[in-house]
Amino acid sequence: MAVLDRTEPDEGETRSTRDLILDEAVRCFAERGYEGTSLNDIAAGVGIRRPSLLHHFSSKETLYGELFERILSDWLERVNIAVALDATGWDKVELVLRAGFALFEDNPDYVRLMRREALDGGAHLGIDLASVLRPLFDAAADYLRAQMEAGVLRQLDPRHLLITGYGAILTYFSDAPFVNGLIDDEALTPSNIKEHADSVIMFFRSALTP
Amino acid sequence: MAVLDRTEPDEGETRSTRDLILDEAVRCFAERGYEGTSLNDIAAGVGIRRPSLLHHFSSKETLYGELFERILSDWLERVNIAVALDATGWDKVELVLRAGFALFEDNPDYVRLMRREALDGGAHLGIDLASVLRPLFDAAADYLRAQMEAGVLRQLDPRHLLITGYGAILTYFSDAPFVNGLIDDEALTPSNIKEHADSVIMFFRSALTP
DNA sequence: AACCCACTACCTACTGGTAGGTAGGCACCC
DNA sequence: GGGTGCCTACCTACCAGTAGGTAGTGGGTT
Repeated sequence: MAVLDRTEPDEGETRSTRDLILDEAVRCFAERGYEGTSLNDIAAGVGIRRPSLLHHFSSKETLYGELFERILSDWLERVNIAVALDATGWDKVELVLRAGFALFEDNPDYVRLMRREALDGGAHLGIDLASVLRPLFDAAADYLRAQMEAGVLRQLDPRHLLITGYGAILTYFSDAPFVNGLIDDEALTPSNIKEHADSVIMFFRSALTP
Repeated sequence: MAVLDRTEPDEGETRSTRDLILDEAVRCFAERGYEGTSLNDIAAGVGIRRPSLLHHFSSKETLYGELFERILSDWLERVNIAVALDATGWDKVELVLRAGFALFEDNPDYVRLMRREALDGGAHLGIDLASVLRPLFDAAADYLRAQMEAGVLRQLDPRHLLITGYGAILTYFSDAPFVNGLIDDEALTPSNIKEHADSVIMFFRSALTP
């Protein structure tokens, strides 16, 4: 909400056209990618014409950038909350994993968007995605390393482990259409998500607890 | 080579223009996606004009479809070789994992292409990607389940486990540009790939062996 | 001759973006 | 109260550029 207190006062009335545009843009970009989405698509989804959309965002790139900033701060905020929770050893790992699953479950579009950006190497983005996530990544690696050295977790390379975990969790959401075909069921129903989350967490626990 | 013996005799002389187009198309589609790649880009990469390209492939969609078929048969062929190898229990799992890493290392473009297709849910493809991979997926799940019931591997849901593995391995290659930024190094050098493969395999072994 | 292959020239559809205009709301001031 | 002026939010019409695709030409080989 108060994330984009940057340009306008942004009085918290009902959902503004600007926000509606951002919402629709997230859907479209997640569904068809940056190149696959035209400003006409987004405008039509909101119920306005393209020039009206460009009245709110000066260019396609601007819109995309702002949308991405909004997503990233949501993201970081929620992860930081999970990280700050008071727990140690495996419990903390599980908490963060579950927070990740909850975050992705609430915003599956975010995941696909993120994945597309990772695939493209941030071509459409001014900012470098990895550099934003880097502090989080390093902190997590440090935590794991410390716990491993203390004998609480099994000794594995923490950095590679994190990348593996990142891939394992994200993929289920980003490739949901594909997973649907593999399991002959809707991947993103709450019960299936829970089942997969439990499975992944069990898997990580088996691997990580000595 | 003899994979696309479908339309033309495809005499096995030097690399034909047709093959050069397919090669370049793989690079482009992997790099910038279907929508992000123009036929002009591909033609320019080969050193011809767009209409000349369209002389070999009647449409962009045809080109993409044929390219994908070629990749898929390569893929399936190599996986089947690995699957047919004589091994049991964890050894077989490790063999298949290593075969997967080798396959992806040889063709990083394939991975990104596959990932994009999974993201888009096969929108640009006539065929359904999941249905092609489904038999493989089911066979692998059956194998794992049998080994688990025999007590050779630890009891985990084989289907979720496979999806996790699929995500864990693919991601390192598909999101390589992003991974570069996280580890401050080139993700796809042979030594880094080997390091990651060893890490993933160690991780899986920790989780799967009782 | 016939065929193959690549070319130039062209088409239509659509892209992101701009120009210019209009309807309505709100503050100010005589 | 009723103008006046300025604002936001939207519109239609248009721009140049580029997309995928087609038609027709012409040089090499065989």
